Amino acid sequence: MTKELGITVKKSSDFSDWYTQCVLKSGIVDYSPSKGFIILRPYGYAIWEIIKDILDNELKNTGHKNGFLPVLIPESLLTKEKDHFDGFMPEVFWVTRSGNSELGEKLAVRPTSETLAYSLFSKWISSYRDLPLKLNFWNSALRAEIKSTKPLIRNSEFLWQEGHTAHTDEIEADEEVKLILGLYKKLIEDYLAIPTISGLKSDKEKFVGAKYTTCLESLMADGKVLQMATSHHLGQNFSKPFEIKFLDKDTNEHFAWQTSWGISWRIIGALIMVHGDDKGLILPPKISPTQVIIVPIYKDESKEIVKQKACDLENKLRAHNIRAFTDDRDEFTSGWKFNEWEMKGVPLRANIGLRDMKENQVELIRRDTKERFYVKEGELVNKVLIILEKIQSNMFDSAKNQLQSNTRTAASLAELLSILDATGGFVASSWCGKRICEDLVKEKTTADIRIVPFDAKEKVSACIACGNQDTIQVYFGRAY
RNA sequence: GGGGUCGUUGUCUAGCUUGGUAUGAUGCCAGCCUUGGGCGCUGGAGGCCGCCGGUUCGAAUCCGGCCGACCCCA
Repeated sequence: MTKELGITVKKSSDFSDWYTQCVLKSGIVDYSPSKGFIILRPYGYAIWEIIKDILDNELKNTGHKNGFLPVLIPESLLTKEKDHFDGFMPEVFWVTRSGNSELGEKLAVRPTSETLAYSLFSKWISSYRDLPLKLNFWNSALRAEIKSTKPLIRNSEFLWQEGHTAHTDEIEADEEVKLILGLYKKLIEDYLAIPTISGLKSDKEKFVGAKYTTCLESLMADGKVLQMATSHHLGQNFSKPFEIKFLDKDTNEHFAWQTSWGISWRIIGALIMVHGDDKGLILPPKISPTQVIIVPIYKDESKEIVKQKACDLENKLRAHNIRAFTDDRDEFTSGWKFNEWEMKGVPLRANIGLRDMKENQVELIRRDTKERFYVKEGELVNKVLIILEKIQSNMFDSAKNQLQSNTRTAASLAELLSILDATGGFVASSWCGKRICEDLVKEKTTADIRIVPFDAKEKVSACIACGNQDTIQVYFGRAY
């Protein structure tokens, strides 16, 4: 009955359709009239705001300041760093007219703001006293996706933050890159409950224009891997063309050392893909807009008294900073509400009816394990706090198990291919460091080097492509 | 980059082959009934049939282009 309201396919049998139904039916996103663009609806935006607040605090606590940059970048600026421009060129949107008149210079809709930000950095920085300069921008970026779009994962416009810093020396920039990656890891693991692998991108996969790129990679439930966050060391690659120079204590002029880093709303997509089940989303308590949904169950004659009790419970929970809400809508039955809140992924539900009130108790139902139990009203707050903690750690643990049991090792191309075809996931292998070998693997298996883990072992075995013995350990995977 | 499927009311859908004023469900509104797993009954409102053009006396239906969504292969 009215099945279309809920998720109609199983996560395990039709992952792609399952994901689309989840994001649409839970009220996170909707499609927009133009191809590749999506709308973030209030429920999705609420999740984004929570993520944003957490990270924003961390960034401010580590000395970063927020600003805002325009969305249009003159062509002459965007083309100033050649590798950077060549890398982004195919997906840049251009503004060429205003009204009926042609613009004198084409304007790019920002695919990322390095060039614009750094043209300003050169104005703002003149002395070592101006450094480090650590800025962050909460905005959106546009990169044309013509084929195969996926809500939140691959779209022509996405919400993100981009950080840009300038430092006096290379080592300080190294530390900044590392600091930021650590903040991202904390956000994703401790709050989103998604385990990550941290490491470096290969030269082929690194940010265009960067000296090196560090990243976090995670495993989705269908065996594909997803890049969650990146933090780049830009060296002096941008400071030279943009002339970001400062006078140091030694009275000599030096080019600044720079970093840039970002995390986008795709992590909300990851959240759904990693944790959801056949009924819909499961949100970790720390980022769920609603942590406890209270459903009063009543008949006409008990309506007032039960609703009042539900309201009391809500206030008690809220007094302890628990995001609790009462669903007291008369137009839906309690059963209907159970299904809806489960689809939306609220981690804990509290049922309260006359039956419970007589026993002075509340029924609690965990979204992650489906367990139900009764708690005495006086213990409600404490129990809820404990259970929310348990849900948070249980979700991380089961995702971690998933990651570990889907991380395998391959010694040959044939083995790599058969693992990828059978199960997907991360496949550890040895690589000699040459681009042709990386390309060969891609050609034969469609997998890339997702990450060179920080704890990579050296010379594990022969290069999977050429057989050379001088190798490092890398993780291959098929990516979104 | 190559190939394919699809678009009908808020949502899901029948009708299309063989052209003649669009079917059902759900949701919505009103009233009754109650709510512990997507309650039930009665009545009502709701349609640029994705958009533009062509063929025709007449197009949701046939033809072309475009827009959008999805899937498969490199």
